Amino acid sequence: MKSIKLDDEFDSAVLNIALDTLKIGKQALIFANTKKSAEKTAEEISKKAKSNDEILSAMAEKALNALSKPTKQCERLAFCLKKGIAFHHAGLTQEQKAVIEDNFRNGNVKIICCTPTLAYGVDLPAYRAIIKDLKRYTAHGLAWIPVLDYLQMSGRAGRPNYDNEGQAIAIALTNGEKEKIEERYVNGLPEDIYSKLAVEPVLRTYVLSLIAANFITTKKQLFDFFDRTFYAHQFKDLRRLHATISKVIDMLEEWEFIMRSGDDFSSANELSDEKLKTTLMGKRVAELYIDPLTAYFMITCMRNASDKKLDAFSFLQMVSHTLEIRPLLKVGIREYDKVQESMLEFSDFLLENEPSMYEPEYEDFLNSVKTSLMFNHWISEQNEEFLLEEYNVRPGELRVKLEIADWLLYAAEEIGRIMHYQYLLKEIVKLRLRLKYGVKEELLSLVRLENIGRARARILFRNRLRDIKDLKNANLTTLTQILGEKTALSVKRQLGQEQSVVPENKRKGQISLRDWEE
DNA sequence: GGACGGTGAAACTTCAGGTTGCCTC
DNA sequence: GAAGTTTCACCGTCC
Repeated sequence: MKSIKLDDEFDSAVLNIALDTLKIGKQALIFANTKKSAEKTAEEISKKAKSNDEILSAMAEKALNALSKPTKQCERLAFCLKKGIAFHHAGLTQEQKAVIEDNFRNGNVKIICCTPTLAYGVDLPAYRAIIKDLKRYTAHGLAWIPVLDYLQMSGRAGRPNYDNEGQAIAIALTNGEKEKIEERYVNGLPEDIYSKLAVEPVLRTYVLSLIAANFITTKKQLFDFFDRTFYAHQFKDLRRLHATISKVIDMLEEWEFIMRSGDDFSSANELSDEKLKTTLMGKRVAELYIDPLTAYFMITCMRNASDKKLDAFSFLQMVSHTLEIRPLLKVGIREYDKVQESMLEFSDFLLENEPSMYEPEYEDFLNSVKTSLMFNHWISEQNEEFLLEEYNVRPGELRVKLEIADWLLYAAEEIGRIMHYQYLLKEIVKLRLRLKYGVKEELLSLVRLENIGRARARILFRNRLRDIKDLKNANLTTLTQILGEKTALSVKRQLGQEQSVVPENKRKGQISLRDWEE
């Protein structure tokens, strides 16, 4: 360890080190343990940082306009970027993350305050890696982070082709903490890596796909296969492993994803050579690569659908109550009553049998309701800022959730097809489109066009252009007034109404959209 | 005397992230 | 466990 001389200008160590990094013209990554903390740290450094030039302004502008309407998060990021500072976490959009990463690599951005995201995956070395928090909130309260995580973060210090050295700096609040950090992290050994294979959801998925691929046809082969895995090597408790596998096979059979053939007389023999085969449904579930439990849950929901009222919410709640879509939005104490009320309002549309208030699953169930309410607001055309305020869901997180929901709905579609539930398929297809664009049903035909997203489609609709037919009948001048020339031409082209003559674009006293609406 | 506004202390909340799944409506 | 947020009591000012 080496000591660095700093100007102790402010009482925050992180701030001092950050400003020193700027002063010596180097770059730093600052790791915080929450998104909020990453943002705040970046903001505070930005307030003290001096630089501000055109390249930075252009970059800030790009980050600000990553969405059709900037959220508070976008504004905050833009403010930081103007000073060559950034924050980075899963709540940012893909474009924003790319802007930050690219500009850090080329040196425009000097400091990134981030959550542990940047320690994994993204390759962004810096002269300094500053670890602000070595404790993180877990189920058992605040706990020291694993040594492996510390190594990942400090490993970002030093850029192989640019610097001869790098500095990894951990922040201690007290002297006692300093000793603890030195002992635990600087001189400590990383934890062993444990196999997660024997976790039931993983095992369920693997067992089914091994059988589906005809890679394995008997229970004995299945045992042999898993006996050779890292998990078996590590835990050596083969009996427990076999018991879990047997349980998984039983479940898969009960759910009708696999069948045992010729086992009428062999039940006494545990390690019998009875053949395992997937059913048609089981094979498709394996291909879809979803947890068989999720598949079974969706099958049950769809069976229930015949005597329920159907709404987009029905399917939204169905996908919101799966393992794949976790983590769910948490219902806070303050909103408990509100969510419960909404749940009652939608309860006729719920496909699953709702648990009673006194069962332990109830909390999870309410969380799934909150998650589906968020989706429901999205397809009711609420914007990102609203979702951020109302649900604390940031744009980046929204995108991830939407993508998973789409995949699950696709799976539901496929399962429904096998079950011959044609009437459900139509609804699911529609919902997938609505989720993708974040629109009400009435905009679906408009949004199919290239360059027409939720915002423009809504504007067209308000101007009484409600479907393809309306658009075909509309003249180009009208369309240009609403959409601008480029988009209007593109729309006409897509409708097969190629415009050979570029219209005169000099209309005086052009009507604003608002006037047009009256 | 009461309405209003500002202030600060106390009480209360909340807290990282991610790979691979499909198909193209 | 700590930072951030909300609530609430308290006080001064103004009408």
